[in-house]
Amino acid sequence: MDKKICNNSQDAEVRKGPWTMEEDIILMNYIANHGEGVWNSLARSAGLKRTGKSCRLRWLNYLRPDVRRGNITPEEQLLIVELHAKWGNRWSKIAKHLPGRTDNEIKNYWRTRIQKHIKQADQTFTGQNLDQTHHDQASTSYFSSFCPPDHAVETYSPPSIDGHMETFHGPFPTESNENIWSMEDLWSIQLLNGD
DNA sequence: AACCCATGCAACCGCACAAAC
DNA sequence: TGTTTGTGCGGTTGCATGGGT
Repeated sequence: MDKKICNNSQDAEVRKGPWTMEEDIILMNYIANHGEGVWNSLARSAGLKRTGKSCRLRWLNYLRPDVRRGNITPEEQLLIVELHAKWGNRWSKIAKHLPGRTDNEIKNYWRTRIQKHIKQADQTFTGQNLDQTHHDQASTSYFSSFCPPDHAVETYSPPSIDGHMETFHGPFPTESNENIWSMEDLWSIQLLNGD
């Protein structure tokens, strides 16, 4: 995906792809000094060759100091399942109820972990494929049947579906908090540079 | 050791909506 | 009132990585 630099003259200076440490620091410094918002002009003023949308996304999903990354707790997982059953794919709405979690993280978590197992469970229980609507409905019944809201989290023992239920095996998946450099490092640098 | 495959996640894209002009 | 611009959201893509063979 090396589309960092576009070729046409108008977008020649627009960077795409993964953010570098330098870009992160520039963005953090700028927001620390000027605040967030008005992302297009922010990107220009900060000297970042990124779109406003890209800056906003990077800030909200990664650089914000209050963002929590990795290690979705069992409590959070149950909440996600409950709220998804209630609201569907309203990720930003769901994220508002999980402090420090972003809609993108929750969406990824749902799609890569939970939805996969729902699909497997559906096929195991029904022996046929279901469309997305049915998956969403199935998610409610599937989880509610094994995981009633008042069920104590520490006793939660979901079913093992053909040996692939690692998502629900305690302890829950431990994800790395690393991402090339730690946020603590970034903020330390930012604080040192900030003026 | 090398290759292949599945998985997780960061980031982009397209669309919708609201505010400003 | 129509157009432009900025923002937010959900869906999708593609790379990096780890595990299996």
